[in-house]
Amino acid sequence: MKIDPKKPADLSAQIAQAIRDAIISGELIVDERLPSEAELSEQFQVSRPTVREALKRLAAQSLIRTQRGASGGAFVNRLSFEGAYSQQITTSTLLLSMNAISFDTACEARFALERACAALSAQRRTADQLATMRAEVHRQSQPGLTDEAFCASDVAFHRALVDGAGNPVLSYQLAGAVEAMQPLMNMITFTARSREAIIAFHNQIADALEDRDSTKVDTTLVELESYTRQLAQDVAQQRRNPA
Amino acid sequence: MKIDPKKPADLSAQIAQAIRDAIISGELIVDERLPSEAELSEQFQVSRPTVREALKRLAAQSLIRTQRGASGGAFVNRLSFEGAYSQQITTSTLLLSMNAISFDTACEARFALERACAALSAQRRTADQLATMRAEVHRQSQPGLTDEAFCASDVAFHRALVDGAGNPVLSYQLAGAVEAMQPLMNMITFTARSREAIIAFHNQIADALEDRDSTKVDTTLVELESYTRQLAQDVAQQRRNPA
DNA sequence: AGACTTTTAAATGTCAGACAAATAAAAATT
DNA sequence: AATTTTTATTTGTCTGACATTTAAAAGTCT
Repeated sequence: MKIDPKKPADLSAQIAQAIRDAIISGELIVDERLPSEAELSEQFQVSRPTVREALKRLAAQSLIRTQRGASGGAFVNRLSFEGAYSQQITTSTLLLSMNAISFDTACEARFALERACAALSAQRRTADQLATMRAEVHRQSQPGLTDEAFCASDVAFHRALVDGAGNPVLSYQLAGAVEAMQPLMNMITFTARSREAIIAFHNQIADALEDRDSTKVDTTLVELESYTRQLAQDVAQQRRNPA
Repeated sequence: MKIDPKKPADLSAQIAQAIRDAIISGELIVDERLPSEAELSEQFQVSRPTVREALKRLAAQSLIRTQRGASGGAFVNRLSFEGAYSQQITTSTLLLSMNAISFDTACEARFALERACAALSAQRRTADQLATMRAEVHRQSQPGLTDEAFCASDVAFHRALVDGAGNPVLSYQLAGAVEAMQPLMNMITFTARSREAIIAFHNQIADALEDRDSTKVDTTLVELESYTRQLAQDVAQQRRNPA
């Protein structure tokens, strides 16, 4: 773990990279305690604030966590799927909000990924996951639900569908796509009729999953996708021409 | 943009979140210059090192970039797909290396995503993308290629396939899955016969894409997946019992 | 002796002030 | 008018200090 003393700028970035490399290479293992800030500053021959900036960079990537007090310090994080989820979601949200990805593009990607999961989910979904989906559909049909709550339940439904594939990598990948779309989805005002239609699709999907009928799940998802895109288009049209 | 002065700990994290929210909400737009560190420290009523730690957190997520000198400062970054790629790859690599994801799980996820793209790619692939794929196949068939170079070409081939879908969100999602697997793939020693088999699959895929035959692409990808998993299993077996 | 309380030391979190280095704009010079 | 020099601004880094948290060690009481 060395840094180049010739480049006086970006010392904290160099130190962060050195520690990052040590973690990736396995030199520092999970839950291992890093040297204290004072020791690190001596080791790298820099001041403590510089070391701290480097550690903050790593903490932002949730590569390390810090703990105060005696026997505290910086510890190598086990990068959990949960931790990776939130990063993935933040990045995806930013990409969608800053790079002006069209709703259609995001929607297409989301359903393409979801259909990929659905085939596996039809084979492997547990009774528990199916029950979760049924429960979410039931919640969606309750009157007096706000649009936000409806959207949140929608996300939970699709998440259960994806989790049914039993592949954490897929779940992780899709979490970004699905949740990043939620702010955009929240802009849609769900009429009673559109809610009814979506619930019908959800019921069809749940039924097909219960029968382990992957073809039926796939076709229903295709229909749901085109319906969702139609809803978004209507919203866009109303914006342009609010009659 | 406010922070809660009641919680004295994690001030830098709070400030980072406040600025992050301002960026996500659009309050700070791309390429806009943030107030100087001195101004921020006054605005948030904290010291400059604390502000700096917050800014380093954001820089680690490439949400901002900093520039020294007069009229320098911190600027809101346009989060490009390129920037997001590398983050996605780093995270995926860490997940695979630290969380002991099995090769099978990663492989399944990768091909599930890739098949999702392939359907779109069959419709939309450009002549250019097809040519790239053909060129990579040609490279793969050249003798004297190292295993690493063969793997790299394999990645390039599949990347062209995914890019053919014309959906940057999908390309971004898959970049992580495909590239994070490369270290694992590099552990496989490709015999002349296995290379031949893989090249045959690639040729079939390219042919099917040329004919815009999505069904054929799909079935070939399924075959390639099972072949890849078989190769990995053989490697694992040889490890256990190096006869 | 054992359980509880107090002290202490170590570590991070924060602050203040200072200087170095880079950089662009303004001023001076040719 | 073009070039060079100066200057002001801003980030990068350093030094030293104090506050806060926390676990372990020391002490105290039953």
